[in-house]
Amino acid sequence: MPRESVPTKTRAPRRRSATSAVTMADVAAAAGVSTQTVSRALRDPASVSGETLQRIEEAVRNTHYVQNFAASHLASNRSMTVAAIIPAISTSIFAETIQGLSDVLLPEGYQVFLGHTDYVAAREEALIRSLSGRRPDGFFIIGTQHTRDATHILKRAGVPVVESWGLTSRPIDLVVGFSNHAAMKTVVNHLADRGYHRLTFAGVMKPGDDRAKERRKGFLDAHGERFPGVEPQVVTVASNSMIMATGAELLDLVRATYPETDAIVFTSDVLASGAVLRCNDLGVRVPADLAITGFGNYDIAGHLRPSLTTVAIASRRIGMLSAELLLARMQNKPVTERVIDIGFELLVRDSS
Amino acid sequence: MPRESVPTKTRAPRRRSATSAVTMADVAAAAGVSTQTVSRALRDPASVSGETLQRIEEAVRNTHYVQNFAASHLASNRSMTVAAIIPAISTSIFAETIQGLSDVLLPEGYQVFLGHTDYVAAREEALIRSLSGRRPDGFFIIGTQHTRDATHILKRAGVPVVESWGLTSRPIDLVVGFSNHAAMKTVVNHLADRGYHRLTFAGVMKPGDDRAKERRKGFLDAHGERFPGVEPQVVTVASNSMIMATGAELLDLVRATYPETDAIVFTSDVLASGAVLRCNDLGVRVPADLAITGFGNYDIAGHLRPSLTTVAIASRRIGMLSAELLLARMQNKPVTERVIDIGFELLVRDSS
DNA sequence: CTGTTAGCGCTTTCAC
DNA sequence: GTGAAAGCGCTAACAG
Repeated sequence: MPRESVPTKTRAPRRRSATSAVTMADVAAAAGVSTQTVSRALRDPASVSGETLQRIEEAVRNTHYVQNFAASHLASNRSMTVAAIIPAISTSIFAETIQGLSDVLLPEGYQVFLGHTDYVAAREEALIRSLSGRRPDGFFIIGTQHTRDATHILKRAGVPVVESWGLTSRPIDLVVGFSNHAAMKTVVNHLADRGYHRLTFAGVMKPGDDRAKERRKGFLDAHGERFPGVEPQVVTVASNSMIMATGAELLDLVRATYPETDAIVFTSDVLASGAVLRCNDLGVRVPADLAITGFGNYDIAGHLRPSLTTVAIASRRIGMLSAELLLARMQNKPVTERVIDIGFELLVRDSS
Repeated sequence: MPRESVPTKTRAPRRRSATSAVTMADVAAAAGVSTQTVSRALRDPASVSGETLQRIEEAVRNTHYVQNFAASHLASNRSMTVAAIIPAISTSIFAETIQGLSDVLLPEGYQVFLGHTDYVAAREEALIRSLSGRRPDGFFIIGTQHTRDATHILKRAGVPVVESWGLTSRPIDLVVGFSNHAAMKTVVNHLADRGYHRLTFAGVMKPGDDRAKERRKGFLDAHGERFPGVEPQVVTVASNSMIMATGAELLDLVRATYPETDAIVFTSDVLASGAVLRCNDLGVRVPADLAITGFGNYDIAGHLRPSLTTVAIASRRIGMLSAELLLARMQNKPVTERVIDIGFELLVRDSS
């Protein structure tokens, strides 16, 4: 038959192994309108007549339609996502920041990609690289120091970027943070004012933890100012976890290395709390024999006995402010302040 | 001119306000191959000849190409994402679970969408609904109780779903958890064995916190068994935060309401720690005057004095195991156990 | 091992 | 207020 001679090119249109899911076309068919109208009804209900809207809403319900954001993203070039990159999720003070960020972004329809770097710069770069592929509409990062490539990727992404939890002279875009350096100087000055004069800095120093480095530098600088000529004492460990047991270990280490120490400046309340509790066990009187300070004003700080002198950081607020900055940018609203210094507060309690 | 009479249909092909970003076609052109080959080189380098691969890699570098996952997702029907839904991010024990989940998923190329519900069922449903639009390849959820609609959406999504932190007789798909009910019974039995006989259950009970409810039920059931005829004592608050101050408040409340109490069973170590520290302030001897137990084995539990009797939960392991189950499913590997009971461990310490 | 073609599901553009 | 057509950037399907 002549039909047989039809060129092989004319074959049945391919069907991809589709989701078998309901698409906007199904809704459109059910409502008796075009997909375009469905799209409009979903994004801006007011742009569609009341009756049409109702039919569409009913069709959505009946078909159990769930919009496919990947297609939406591809067509509109807006992903409605924000990528958040933090050193560790289980560090509760960072978790608070993410909660703040999420609290502001979710109601606005933005979803959050979360990744953690374990304080490893190369992992941060890898994460930024792969998250870039998601084409987020904004980036939120804890930290202000990144590899060259990571910085380039962020700049090339063409979307707002918030760096946080620190300050930097060369921001990529936006910054919400405070000076870790100044915070530590404030601690040292407080201790010096109280008459302590053999200070030891103690903490966990991961290679990629720029905040810890800034704090150490703040300690050293303030120490040089207040105790000129006195060799500053620093005791750090690199591989230990941020847990109370590490604080207890560091206490022992400090007492063994620098027995003349009369005040220990810890980089975190977690460590300081572990140290205070160990002092209680050992019969070391805090602050009479030894003053102890922390950082972060964790929940425990005020409840410990003696209560812990520390530096309060508005960690949740960092997340919320960052989200607001990102939102403003993503919605093309004016952003006046590109760098927000949220500051810190020294809380003098009984441990010093 | 005749040209003017060309039908208006013949107009220049539309260009959309494209990303102005580098696409795979640019890389293909630079490498002198088709986009298909670039795609293959990216997803399975071994499927491309060595020389071609090198040229492509160079082209990627030169062009600063970043793959667009939204397009990839749309074309391949795989998003390479997992949606994680938790009650609160800043609850450190849940953060550990997410860290475990993320630790396993990120190296496999999956990215994590994180959302939190604040223990509100309606918010969970809304979150599940909107995250469904992202077409994640899997869902991870803390909790086993959801609204009808939420359950339907999850079932219709056609991807693996892990419910966690509890056990349920009607799982949606996969479960990684433990019996909160049994854990609490174990605590009560321990206290009863030690001779305590006026037990009070104390905690924060958010309406949407099914784990807390299960724990209360476990307390009541065990109490009924061990102290038949004795009215069980329960003191809860609904709107307070999970912070130590709430534990201190609850201690005061229990002592005012049920002064005869000789043991308090808290739903969380955070509360129990706040209570222990307040007891120390008040001169209430723990456990001589009053036994106190917690839940979760937070870092502080072993460092408190007296150290805290509690129930240890392998929270990070919940995340890791869940991720492994999801991965197996997403990669079409066999999954033998659909329900994993990771159990719990009663840690008897000095507070009881 | 590599290329061609069609299509994923949506939104933009343009027309009415 | 609504619709038709085209295209977002990629990969599955097929052919060679």
